[in-house]
Amino acid sequence: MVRTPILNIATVRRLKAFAWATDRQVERLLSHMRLQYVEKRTVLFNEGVPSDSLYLLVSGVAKLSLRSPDDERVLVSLVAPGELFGITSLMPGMHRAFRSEAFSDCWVGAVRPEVFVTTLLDCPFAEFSAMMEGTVGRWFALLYRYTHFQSSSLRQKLALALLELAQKFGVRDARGTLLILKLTHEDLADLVGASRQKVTEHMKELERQQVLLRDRRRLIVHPDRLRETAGLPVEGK
Amino acid sequence: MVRTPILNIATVRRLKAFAWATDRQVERLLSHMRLQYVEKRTVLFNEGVPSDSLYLLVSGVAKLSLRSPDDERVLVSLVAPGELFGITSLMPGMHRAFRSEAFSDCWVGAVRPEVFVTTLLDCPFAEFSAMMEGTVGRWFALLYRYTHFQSSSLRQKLALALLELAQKFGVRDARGTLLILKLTHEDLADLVGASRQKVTEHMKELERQQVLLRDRRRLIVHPDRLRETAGLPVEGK
DNA sequence: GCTTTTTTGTCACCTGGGTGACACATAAAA
DNA sequence: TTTTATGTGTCACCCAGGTGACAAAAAAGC
Repeated sequence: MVRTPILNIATVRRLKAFAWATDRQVERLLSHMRLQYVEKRTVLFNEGVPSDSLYLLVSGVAKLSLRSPDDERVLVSLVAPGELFGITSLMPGMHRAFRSEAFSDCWVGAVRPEVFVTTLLDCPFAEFSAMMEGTVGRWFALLYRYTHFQSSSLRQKLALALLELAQKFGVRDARGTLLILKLTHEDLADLVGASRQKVTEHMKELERQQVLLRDRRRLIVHPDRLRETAGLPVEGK
Repeated sequence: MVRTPILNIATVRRLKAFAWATDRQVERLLSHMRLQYVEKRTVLFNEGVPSDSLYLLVSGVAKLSLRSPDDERVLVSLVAPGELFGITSLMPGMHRAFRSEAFSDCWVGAVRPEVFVTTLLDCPFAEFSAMMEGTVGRWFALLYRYTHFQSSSLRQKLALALLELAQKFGVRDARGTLLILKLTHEDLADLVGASRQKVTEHMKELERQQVLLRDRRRLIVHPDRLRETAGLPVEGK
């Protein structure tokens, strides 16, 4: 039979994630935490669903993964006891980027992110969360791209990189999204970790397929078609 | 001649990173911001140096990169005007993970992270920063691993992944660092995005080279040798 | 113990993408 | 305009790592 673990203040304060908090804060946090037992292989949340809880792994090992274009699982990370996960919940309106499931039988504590922030930091959640978005949001976008690189072909990596550039440097244009940047194939090669020559070949091919076109040394891309060649879901979530 | 850009409250508030802040906050922040002109190709900071400023890219394009094991530059990301970068400064005692240099001529504003946080969030920097470490610190570690994957061989990727596991799940042991996890070669393969067979081959080779050893189905690794095979600096930064 | 299932080890073979080389096009400098 | 430098397009060739297949070894069930 499985014994409910004792989650007392002293135990929690021993975790590095909470070492700096006061007893009162930890106590308050614990009183708002729903503890649950999760059996090996059980999915805690799936990528794409709204992100409204923050989790603390109490015991066991959890696993974060994502589905690649060709439907394979990429193991992104293993979560150790004492770690917080499901962190997208700290940014406004985010959806889960990864699936989380129990790698072994686990005890997991869940809190609402608002409670977490206001308890430990006493500042309004909305502001904290906007701040997170403005600062570490970039890291998150990068992590997204890099984790998806893992299982992608060069063509797909290029599409992913161009999508990111379109978001940052794109302006709408009659023919698509114009990148206000002069990029050489070598720059792109460095960005996706490939050779200049192969990038040239694939860019040529992408032009042929009307995924993008070039006006002198400026790129005009078609985001929907890029998402398609990157192997991402094209419309609605 | 280069004209100093006007950085007034209205302009700044139009940036998504500050849309939620009040006029007074933005005003106060601007009064603490050192504006500087950075010529194309100039390095703003290098990886490894202490991280004590937060930057706002006012105009131009900046670039984040890292040096791979075989001394090549990996372009991690391009920074667009309006974005904050140098975000490691928000976590306690961190060093720069990437080099930042001007991709084109830029105007850059620099603030001390303490000022940034206390101005916009009025909560003590130490607490905010500890909180960041406990939450998004994981993202950062992942980003670190994945960006380094880019230019690595399978053997190096394995070493990087095992290092991360050793940090999370390792306990000291007479023979090295014991991983308290039962991992199959398939798990490792998923983690580094490789085939099971090749992982078996490389693991065998790593055992032969005394980088790790196996006690039944538990791994005992030697972190220093792992760092070495991963192509990371081994001792003292 | 014995049986079944899961991992590990090792092949032989194939392929995506790296490498070097060189002609052509475009842009910058003079 | 001419010169010089910097990008682009396209080869032919090579290699790290993917794939399938199968036997041996460990674990897990019974």
